[in-house]
Amino acid sequence: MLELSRIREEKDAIAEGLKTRNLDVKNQLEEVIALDEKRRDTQQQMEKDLAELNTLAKSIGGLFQQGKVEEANVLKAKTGTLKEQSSQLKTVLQETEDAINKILFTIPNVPNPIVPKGNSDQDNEIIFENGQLPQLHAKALPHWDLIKQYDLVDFELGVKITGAGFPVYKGKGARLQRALINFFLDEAINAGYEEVIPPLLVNADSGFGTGQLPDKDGQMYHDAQDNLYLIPTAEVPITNIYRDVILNESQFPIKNVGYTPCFRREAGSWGSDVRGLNRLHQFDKVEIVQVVHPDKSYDTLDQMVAHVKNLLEKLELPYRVAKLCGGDLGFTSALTFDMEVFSAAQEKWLEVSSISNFETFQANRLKLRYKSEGNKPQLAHTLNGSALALPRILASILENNQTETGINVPKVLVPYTGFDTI
RNA sequence: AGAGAGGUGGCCGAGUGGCUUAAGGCGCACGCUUGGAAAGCGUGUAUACAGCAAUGUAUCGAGGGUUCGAAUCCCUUCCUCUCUACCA
Repeated sequence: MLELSRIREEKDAIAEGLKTRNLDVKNQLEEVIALDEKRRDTQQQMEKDLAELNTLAKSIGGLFQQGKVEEANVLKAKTGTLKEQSSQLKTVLQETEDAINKILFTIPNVPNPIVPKGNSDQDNEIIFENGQLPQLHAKALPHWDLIKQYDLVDFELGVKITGAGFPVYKGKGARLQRALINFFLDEAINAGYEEVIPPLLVNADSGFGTGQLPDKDGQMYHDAQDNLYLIPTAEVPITNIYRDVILNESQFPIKNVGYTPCFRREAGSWGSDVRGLNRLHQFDKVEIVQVVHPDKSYDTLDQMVAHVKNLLEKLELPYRVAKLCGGDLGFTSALTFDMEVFSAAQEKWLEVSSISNFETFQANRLKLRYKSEGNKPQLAHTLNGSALALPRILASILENNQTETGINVPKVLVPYTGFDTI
């Protein structure tokens, strides 16, 4: 959520910036500013009444203690209208604040100036591409055939137990999956991230804090009985560790890594590109999260991109880095880099990581601030990225490393799997 | 899940309707003192919103209510602890 003070000060710049998302928010911003003026007027009037009431109450207290009941009753009579007036103003104030928030909830983050204009992922800017695309042998198969042939993942079994999109990993498939999780965690820990194992269900406050609510309500599994949401990403519980927190500047940078399963309803997004492991309702992901000083957040973003690049290099996967255009940028993000691996048999680039700087957009909702010597608390910057999402990595490893006799396990994973071929 | 006890500042802890502007202590910061330190003494020590400022308003888990006045009384709700039940 954008800060009200920022809207007051840089209305035109914000409106200009959001054009990159193909949005025209000029009218909404004007409305917010008008409502904000009303809010301040109302607050001033209300507080004047309350101050007067407080003074009267003290006088009445004093008079009662001196036994001057008559005089006290005279003052008492004066409180009635003030009370009524102030409570009416309180209602108006509340309604005005609600109206402001209702608009603010619909306005996404302002893109960084380097974000390209564009409508869809077609317009994302490829800023880096490594290595050669692998040449597969003539009988090479897509991963959904490979996992059947080698009995690595069973979708039908998942359908029986749960439903579509909930696969069962088996044997070497399960071990490769676990190897990847441990590899990713170890790499992050070596890079200075502290590991956390967060809850997989979160309350509505947490959903609001990171911005999944209210706009992505339908994308999360919801337990109505206890009003809890299954996490769509570890970003939600990990970032919410810092909700309502005032950090000391010396605590920066905060670096957390967590492995969790992720749950997504993916309502309305089922189509031809969702075969096999490409899109699931439940999948595993290792997530890195940082909370940093505002001056450092773009350096941090670069570091996080470098970290994920390094993972892909070590796994010997062909990949590229895309800078998301305004039309593809997530609601809460100011700048996002997507990492895509090439899945050779599908001949497709698959998104395996999305690394974003949210600047103060999440911190404002989270009330996540830091304090520096002699200054008032300021909003911190939050960032996160997948490092990495598992199923598509698995898919591309299987496809890219297949030979006519089997599938080679990337060298860095062998100590984790205990086998080098499938 | 049932019964009981609780939730007060960074922490501990007093406070059952009005000199509470939340006592007292600990911690922390600064100053005095000292050869240096400790002790001692003094001063300070939350957040948000409004205001140029002085200052005002709100916040004692959260939300309502009673009252001229609520940390204190009432209702709702969340959480913690103890015991019982259940359970990995």
